[in-house]
Amino acid sequence: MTKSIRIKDIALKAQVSVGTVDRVLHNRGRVSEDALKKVLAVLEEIDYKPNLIARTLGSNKTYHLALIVPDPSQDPYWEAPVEGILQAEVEWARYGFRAERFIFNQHDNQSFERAAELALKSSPDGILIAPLFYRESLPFFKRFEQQKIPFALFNTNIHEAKPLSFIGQDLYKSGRTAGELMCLGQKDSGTFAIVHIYEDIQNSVHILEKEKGFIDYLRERNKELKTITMSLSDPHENSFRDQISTLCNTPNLKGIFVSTSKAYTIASHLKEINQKNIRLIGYDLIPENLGYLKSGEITFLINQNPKRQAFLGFRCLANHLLFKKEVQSIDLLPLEIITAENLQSYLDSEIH
Amino acid sequence: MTKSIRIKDIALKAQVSVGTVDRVLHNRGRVSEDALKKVLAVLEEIDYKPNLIARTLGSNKTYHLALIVPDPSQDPYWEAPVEGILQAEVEWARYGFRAERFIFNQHDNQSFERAAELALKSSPDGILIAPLFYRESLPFFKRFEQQKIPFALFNTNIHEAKPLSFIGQDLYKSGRTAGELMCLGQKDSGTFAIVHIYEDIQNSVHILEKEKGFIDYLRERNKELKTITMSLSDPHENSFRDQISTLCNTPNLKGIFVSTSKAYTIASHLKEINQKNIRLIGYDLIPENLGYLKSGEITFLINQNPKRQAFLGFRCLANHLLFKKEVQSIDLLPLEIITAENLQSYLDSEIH
DNA sequence: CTTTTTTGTGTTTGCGTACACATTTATTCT
DNA sequence: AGAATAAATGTGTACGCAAACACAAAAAAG
Repeated sequence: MTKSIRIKDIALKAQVSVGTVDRVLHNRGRVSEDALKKVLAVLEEIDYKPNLIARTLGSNKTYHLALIVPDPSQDPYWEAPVEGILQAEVEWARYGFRAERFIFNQHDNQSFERAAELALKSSPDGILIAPLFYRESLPFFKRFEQQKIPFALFNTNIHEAKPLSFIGQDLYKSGRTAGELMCLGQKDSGTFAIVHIYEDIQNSVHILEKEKGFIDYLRERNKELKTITMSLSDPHENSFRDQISTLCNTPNLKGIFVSTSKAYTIASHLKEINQKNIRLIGYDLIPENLGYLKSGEITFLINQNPKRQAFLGFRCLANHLLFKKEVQSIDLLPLEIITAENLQSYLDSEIH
Repeated sequence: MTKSIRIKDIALKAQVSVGTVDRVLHNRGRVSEDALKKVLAVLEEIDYKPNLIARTLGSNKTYHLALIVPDPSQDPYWEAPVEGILQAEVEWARYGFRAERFIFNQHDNQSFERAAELALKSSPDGILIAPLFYRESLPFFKRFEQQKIPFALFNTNIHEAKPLSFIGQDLYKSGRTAGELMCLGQKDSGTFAIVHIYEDIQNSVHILEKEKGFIDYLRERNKELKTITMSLSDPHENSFRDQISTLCNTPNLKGIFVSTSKAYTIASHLKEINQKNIRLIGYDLIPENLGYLKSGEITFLINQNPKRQAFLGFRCLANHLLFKKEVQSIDLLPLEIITAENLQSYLDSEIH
């Protein structure tokens, strides 16, 4: 076996000390032009790969990451990212990583700002954020950049931000996939509904992307389309139920697409009226949805895998900080199709 | 942060040298009864947790893994595991891991034995194996155990083997999922075919599990079922085509399930006769299948993710050897449903 | 009573990082 | 010129563990 090249070897070859080589490698300055040239020349000709074990041992540093996410107790969807972070923490604890969570109310942009402010104040080495509020997050990205804190986005992409990485899904394609699943085996032309269950206007861009994909696919197949908007935050529960009732009585209605994790609100009504011929497609493996998937009211769920998103976000930051590894700037996760039969295999399988 | 206890601290407390503590910790002997007592007393009272980073640094070892897989040039399915291993090798090279591949002919059990023999002869630190041949692999598992070489299985599980871990899928559930996808939107009762494209009898256990799941699901739905067996290795191409022709002319045939990666052989015929109303479900994202998935002859592919299987197998062995980490003895990957629309998202996404 | 073998023990080396500290140059001011 | 200051480098060490090595002392053999 060929012995790997050590800093010592480089120092010997360049006729400088290991300290100087170290300073060159990390751009710490305090190196004369002459020495710099010599070291760079040696680095050019040999392929130096630092011993990462020794590196982490030597640096003996603890890295502190900040996680900015919505409150899981308000929306179960956000439990998963926190789980993902916990799992990542276990894995990275040996390298001195720990994460602090900054929770915000997903319906309150000021709460978001407070959380981000606190996160910044903790002066973390890296930030993982779900930037649900477009307008409010932009100034923070600038401040992250100014303070040279690397940050990664997940769940929601914001193109103006220049993050280390975005981890999420291609929403347009996700909508197309939903369209495909909706059309499958639907021989006669029928009507398909898109249900908007708004909880917040801010989410609209996010949601419209999915719907565009869905609509495009159905148009290509010449299907009839109907859209309906509902407000879950509306306190008049009765009006909500009435709207669903009206929707379900639409003549020749073949399917309903819910582009959020709220499919269970429709499913519960379908179960009540024992309507099995309307295909319902929604998002995310939240507990509320799972029962209806198993019993058949929901036919497909598309899994956005928020647990993995957060896990990979953590990993991306850790790789960047610890190994100075180049990370891909955009990481689109697969569009996972979940049915009653393959659900368990997804619930059982760990993040690896 | 509380400082963790080092070997040095133990040595100081027991009034011996670090070398002695090390010998006690590793039962290397050469320690006087007196010194042993003192060290054990200290170890009793404190909770010593070795620093894993420093451990791997100190041991300064190179690990050699052996990969025993079928020849990818014979069956494209086996290209993926090799890719997975290559990717894992890159990631683990920094910890001194390297892998050697031992290729065997998947239709020749003697070739398998030769490969396994060679792998053993290389005296690896760990073995990752796809044990396609049940009978022939059992004695090797015993020998692995005797020589105390940890080994992991992937793709095919053999319950009698006591491996470090098995990485694969639940085949029965995979069959059920195929059944579910087959029935979806098929209103009127029809006939469904299972096509056996045998290449080898040995695979039958593997394949029968899937088919059992498929049949069970269809029985629950009261569907008609028809089975047909074909031999691809049969040189009489005409007879093969004739059989498919006969199959496709079955009255009221609604779907075909191919429980191997050979769905493309059926798809090509469906394309020829321009038959779009038979739903074809197969396995694996091999290049031969992808074209037909995109153009619609194949409706669903279930991805066994062999690349990830091998990747995780490598990772499992490495974690075990390097970090002495407890690994789960069985790791069932999710049953991934692939369609024309979500295919690209799977092809694009890396193993993480 | 000497020589060889066994056994116990301490020391060193392997790694990269990040300091404190020492030493050498180069530049500026008096 | 000579001293004072600054910048550039070099030296040394701690971090943490394992394993090889050196060397003593004790036990066994001759």
